[in-house]
Amino acid sequence: MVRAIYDGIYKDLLDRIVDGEYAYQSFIPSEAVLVKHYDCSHNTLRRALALLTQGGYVQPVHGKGVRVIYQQHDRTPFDMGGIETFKETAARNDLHSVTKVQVFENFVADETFARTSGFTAGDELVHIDRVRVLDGSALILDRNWFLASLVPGLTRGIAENSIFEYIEGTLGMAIATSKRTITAERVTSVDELFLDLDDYDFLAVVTNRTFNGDGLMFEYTQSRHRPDCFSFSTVALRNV
Amino acid sequence: MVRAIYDGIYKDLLDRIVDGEYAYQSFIPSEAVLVKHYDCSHNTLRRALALLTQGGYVQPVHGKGVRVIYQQHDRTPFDMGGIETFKETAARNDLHSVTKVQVFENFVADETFARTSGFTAGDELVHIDRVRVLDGSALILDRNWFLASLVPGLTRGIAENSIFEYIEGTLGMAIATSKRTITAERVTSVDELFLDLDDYDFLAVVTNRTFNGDGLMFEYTQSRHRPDCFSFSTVALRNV
DNA sequence: GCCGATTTGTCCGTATGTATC
DNA sequence: CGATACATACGGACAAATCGG
Repeated sequence: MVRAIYDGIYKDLLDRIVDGEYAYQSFIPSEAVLVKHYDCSHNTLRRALALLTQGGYVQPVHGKGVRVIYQQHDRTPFDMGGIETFKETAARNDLHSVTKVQVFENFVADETFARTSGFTAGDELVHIDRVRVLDGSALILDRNWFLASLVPGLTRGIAENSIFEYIEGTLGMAIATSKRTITAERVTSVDELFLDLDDYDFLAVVTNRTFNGDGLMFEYTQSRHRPDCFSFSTVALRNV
Repeated sequence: MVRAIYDGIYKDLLDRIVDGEYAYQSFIPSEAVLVKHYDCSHNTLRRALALLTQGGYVQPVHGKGVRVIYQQHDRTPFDMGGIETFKETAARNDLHSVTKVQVFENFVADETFARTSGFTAGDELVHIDRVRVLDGSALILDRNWFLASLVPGLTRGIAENSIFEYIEGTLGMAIATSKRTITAERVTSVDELFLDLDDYDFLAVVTNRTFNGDGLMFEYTQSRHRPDCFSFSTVALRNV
């Protein structure tokens, strides 16, 4: 993938912040200096800064400079903030992961399911229930419904590996926007059947509607997590 | 507050989307048309579109157009996504709200608290525990720690009303960035003491570090919610 | 398969406004 | 008041993806 200039500058500045070269509460060099350093235009640099701001790494202060607000402390181990595959999360935490496919079936959306999922009644879907086992414990139950027409050729074998790798890699479909809702819910009989709950009688639930690069919703997911292995991080900005 | 041009265009387009004038899955008019309509520059319009994209309202498709991906269905009642005060949330849901201040005391951060909160050991803080009562039920326990030097003149009376109105209105301090982590936790003895838990033995917890317009962290908060009155919505974009 | 029209994506240079010091 | 630094806006240019003829 070809990188845009602003993206390269963003990544370079981000590295310097995470590495501590630009320390927490300090100001990064001014726009004028950075424009000269990266030999780019004012607007391009500002675009890189906008990405840092949106990610909660810096806070521009009018008339003063751009202050670093990233703390080392921000790197939580089980972060679920961005769009990341289960395999990526497991790898980042150095965990041995296994995926067990428990349900793999065709499904047609009825009125009720359409209302909760955002699909249209009559849509032909593929329903997959998978259990994520980390270091021997069944911690996460992922319940996916994919729009069959947009994810053709799905098999149990792919589901055991990584569906998102298949979608992005093999199918070449871009994953663009993901709308998420987090709730806390009591365990159901399905949860009890599939997960190692220990003493927990409740779960953290991430409900997810994902759109591809064409703006078509191709996935509805419920990801049900044992609370001790769950945290979800995000950044909110006032006035956007 | 003076509105920027891109902000006005953003709000106008947003209204049309939410009102259904631009329907789900349809394409909004092209950039060229909108530039003519709003009589603004290419870049200014693109900035408005960027806001809509970040909010999960539209999905630009290269070479085709900008597709609406907002569904009426997206407006969840108890949404905690943006930066919104408790009073605003209550008003939006037409609920009668009362705030009870249970703890109001000075507090100096020690090493342990500094590590979890992001403050510095030795910082002088004001610690406030408040219970949020909605339509007669104590549903939320807010545990705030404010940096005393940045929030002077705080009183119990202000805490019973709205601290954020005091901060933004009276003190004139801008609230800019809020870093949040959501978890699900078992209830503690403090929760049992203050909240109407019904049968619930767990809570949805939002941990919050808030920075002002100068990039200084002035608040650390734990907001503990009864699960039946909690949902947190957010939008994630691939590649940002 | 190619070409041209349309549409979004990226980048540049410049000008002006506004907050801070 | 002037210098510095961020914020907004404009106009132009070219690249890249899509679609229809």
